[in-house]
Amino acid sequence: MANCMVFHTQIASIMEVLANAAVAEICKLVDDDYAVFRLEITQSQKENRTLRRKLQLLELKVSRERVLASRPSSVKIFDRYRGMARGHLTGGHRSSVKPAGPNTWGDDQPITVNEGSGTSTQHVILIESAEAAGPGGLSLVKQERTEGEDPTHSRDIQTGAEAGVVPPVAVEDLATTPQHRTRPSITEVSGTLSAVLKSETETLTVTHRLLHTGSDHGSDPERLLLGRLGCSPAPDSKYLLYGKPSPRTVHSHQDSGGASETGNDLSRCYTTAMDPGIMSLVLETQTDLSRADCNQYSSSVYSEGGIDKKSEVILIDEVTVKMEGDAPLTCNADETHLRERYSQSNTSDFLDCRDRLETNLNVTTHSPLHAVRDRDPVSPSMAPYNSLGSIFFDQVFNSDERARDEGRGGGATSGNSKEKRFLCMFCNKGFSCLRKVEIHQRVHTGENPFSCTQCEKRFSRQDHLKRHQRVHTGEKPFSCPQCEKRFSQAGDLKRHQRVHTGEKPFSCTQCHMCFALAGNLKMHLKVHKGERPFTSVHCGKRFSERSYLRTHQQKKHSAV
DNA sequence: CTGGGGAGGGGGCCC
DNA sequence: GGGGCCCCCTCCCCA
Repeated sequence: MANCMVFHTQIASIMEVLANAAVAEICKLVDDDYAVFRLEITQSQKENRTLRRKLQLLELKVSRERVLASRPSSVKIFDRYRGMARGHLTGGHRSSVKPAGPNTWGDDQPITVNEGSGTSTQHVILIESAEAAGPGGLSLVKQERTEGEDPTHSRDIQTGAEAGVVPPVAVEDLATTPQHRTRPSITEVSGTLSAVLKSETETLTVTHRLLHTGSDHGSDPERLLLGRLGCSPAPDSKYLLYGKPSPRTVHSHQDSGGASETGNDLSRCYTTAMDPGIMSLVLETQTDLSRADCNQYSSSVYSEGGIDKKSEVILIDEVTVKMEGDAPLTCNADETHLRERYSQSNTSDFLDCRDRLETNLNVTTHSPLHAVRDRDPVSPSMAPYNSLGSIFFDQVFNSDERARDEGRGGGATSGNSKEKRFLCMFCNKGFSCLRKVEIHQRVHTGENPFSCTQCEKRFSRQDHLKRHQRVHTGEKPFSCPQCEKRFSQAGDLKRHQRVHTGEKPFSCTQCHMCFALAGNLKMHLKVHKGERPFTSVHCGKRFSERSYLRTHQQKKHSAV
């Protein structure tokens, strides 16, 4: 009996152990399966999100293509340019616009809009050309805010978050979150037209197409003409405005779905800031718009606070940031690139540009720097881009530039007969006519349509080519009456004649030495400054000029 | 270092 | 509107 009891106890123990083992195993299996299951669920959710996102994008693309097909001369919008300096704007308003060009999107350059005191209005427009961006390369971002609005609501126009796509196109205080940017983002600029285009106290300007670019390469006939709705273009304007000249105001919407929910999705514009390698997504959807309306609304909207100003026409094809109020700009973004690009001869120009942007208040500012960034400064292949230069009409002149021009005796700004109403969108410089702006903008675009048949050198201007060809022909039409020396350029002769006159207009402020040539004074100043950037690799001796170093090295060589 | 020339970029003006 | 020219400026190079 006792044995029986012991036996039963042992059996019970064994059973218990076995049961525990079985439970543990079952639990383990369940846990494993649960983990796997949970992983699968997570992956499925991710896939669902991805697919949903793709579906949305495809829908948008289809809609956009439908619109494009319905308007033969569709507005090509560019958002290739970022705003100046990533929001290095001071004063009441700060704005910077990120370029969304196919190759110009940086991974850390979002559309950013900043408004310091938030006094009145702010508009950020990104426009991208389908031609430049390729198929699907349309985008438009318009942001506008009126006083008192909550930036987090009125200005957050991104829909990417909802779609699980990306962080928002930055609308932020750059002073506090200067680096908050990047990530691909989809920004819906407008929901329905009715919702988007509301009448307000502000006027707005809508991009319109420029009919002709005049570029030699002619690869980009699309230009956008921004005209402020509600105001007719200047009577002598050479540009025609499409669309209805009715005052409107474009509002950005936070929820992209709102438009479709209303069933009145007349205009949906998306733009994306893409990480490198991510498929460009720049979608613009516009349906049920007449052609005029397409031109009107698909274009970016440019608004400004005053209705009663003159020169209501603004012509852009890139990005326009209209600054109102005191908003000095600093185009520090990609400054390095520009310096590199213009290091040969345009550095001063770049600096001028920068100065202008920094000091030019109450003037339409543009953001071309980024567009320049990714282009080859010398490659002729940049032609497709070249003609994208844009011209801004405005009555606002840059005071610095004007002073400079007046100092040079330039008459373009003197008097009222030749107002510089055509502003270069790259540097804001004003010109009296369109042609001059087009030529000038080659400075920024690098377009060199005139090539020498003998040496393949290229020039931005025909007269420069002609002048250059004297190198090959040996023509020196300018002869010195004193010494019969001949020169190919009149300026060279004039400069040479100082040899005879003894004129030395360039004097050193530190030692009162005088020089006939500015370059000589410049070199001389290095002596005072002790600048010796050129170092001999052989002996470590330093020189202020490269030529000195070269001479030194040649002497070393010959000595050896 | 200095003097000077070659060549190019850019703006303005005239025709 | 385009061509051409003048002018200024700058960089580079060489003697």
